[in-house]
Amino acid sequence: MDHSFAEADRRDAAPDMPARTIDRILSAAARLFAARGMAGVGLREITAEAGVNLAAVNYHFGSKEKLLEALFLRRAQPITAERMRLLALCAEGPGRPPMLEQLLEAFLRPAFSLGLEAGVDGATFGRLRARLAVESEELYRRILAQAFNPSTRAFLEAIVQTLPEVPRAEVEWRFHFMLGTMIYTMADSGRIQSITDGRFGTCDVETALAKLLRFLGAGFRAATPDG
Amino acid sequence: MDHSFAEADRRDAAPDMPARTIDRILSAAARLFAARGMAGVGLREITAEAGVNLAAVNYHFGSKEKLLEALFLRRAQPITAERMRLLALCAEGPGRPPMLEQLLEAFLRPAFSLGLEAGVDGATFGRLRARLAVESEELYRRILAQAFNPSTRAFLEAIVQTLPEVPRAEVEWRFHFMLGTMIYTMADSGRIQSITDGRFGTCDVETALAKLLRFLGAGFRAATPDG
DNA sequence: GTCTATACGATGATAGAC
DNA sequence: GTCTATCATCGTATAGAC
Repeated sequence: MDHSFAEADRRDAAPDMPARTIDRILSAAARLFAARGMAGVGLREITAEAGVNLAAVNYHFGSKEKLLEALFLRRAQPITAERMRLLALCAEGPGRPPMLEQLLEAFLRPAFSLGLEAGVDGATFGRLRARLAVESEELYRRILAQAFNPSTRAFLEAIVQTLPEVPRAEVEWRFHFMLGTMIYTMADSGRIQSITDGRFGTCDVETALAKLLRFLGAGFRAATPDG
Repeated sequence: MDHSFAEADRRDAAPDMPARTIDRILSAAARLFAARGMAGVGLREITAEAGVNLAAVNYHFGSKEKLLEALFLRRAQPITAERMRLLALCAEGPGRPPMLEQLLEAFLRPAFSLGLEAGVDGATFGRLRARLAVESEELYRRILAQAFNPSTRAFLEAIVQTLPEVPRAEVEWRFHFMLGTMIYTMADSGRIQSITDGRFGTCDVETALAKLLRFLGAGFRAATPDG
């Protein structure tokens, strides 16, 4: 039930072919899950693509859902680490963007740059995350919270402090709205192409980030009726 | 393949027990899908709850996914109809909110009031919609586009016209962001409770709408660098 | 400890009798 | 239209080989 993945990061000399069974499963699963969804791909296809036996998944991870959880935690960790690193670099100063925009960028950029464009199995991590975010099952929400809540709370506190004129409850709502725009944009649901007749995609991280920062900055600073 | 549901709205005298097989399936499926997700409920459970034969679903709808599509279109239509009705009522005038806020409310309110709080099977329509929105499979995106694009485009055009100082491309991005906040908030993913230690839920439609309007209004009006 | 082969119950889908 | 019977496939579990 409680397998240890502590040594799973060790790789062999061959760079293009992970030697360990666990890594090959994770890699194949990440590619297939993100491409066709959790329900759209079977365990047999994953193990075939990974070149391992069918039973290996349940042996190493316990279940298909546990495989998803391991996969998610593995990719979420670099995002939260980079977020905290960038958060520590935020500071007021002449010639720097306003503090709020620094915080928003520090929060958003790792999710986009590490979630959307890194390698073959990172290209669709955003979609996987989005799918988890709107899932009603308790398990998925637990995975998300466990992976992201610590860094998320740190940013919420920082934003509350930079917006003293906005009540804390209001900031929390707006933070929630920000998560929606972030996740929906990362999922790149194709709606924006559909609405704009294909003129836009969200593949360009820098463009999406710039648009997001302008939109969210204004939203967070919006005046409140009771001061 | 192309079954007609034109007469499906006709009900018999008994108000608490839909007579037609199709209606009974739709009603049972809506309740179960929304409660436990598309993957979490089987065809046998749906047909048992509806009191019909297992094969009836595939006979009347073609597949489990087609059943989902029919269910979704049936609930989406009142939303788009109400949106268009409210859109026609929007007008500049003394004592009225700014045009942008009128448009946003006309777009958002039907999705929340008809999607979140109507009856037993409407309570979780938002979650079902959110799940469709972030799905990568072409089928689901087709369902969503088909259900909502016409009214969505009408609102996009209206918003573009009320914001002459914002480039059209920027408005399209911001409209996309709005869809993200709306869908994420409707899905009520539990993240806001998780972040704020349970102080908030999104069950109160009027509160959520008020917060959304303030946030989105400011976001849409945000200044752009090139005028 | 890892890995393999194989079997089990349940699922969505389908064919054909009524 | 509605039924029963049946199918391939799914996730999972386990016995046993290295």
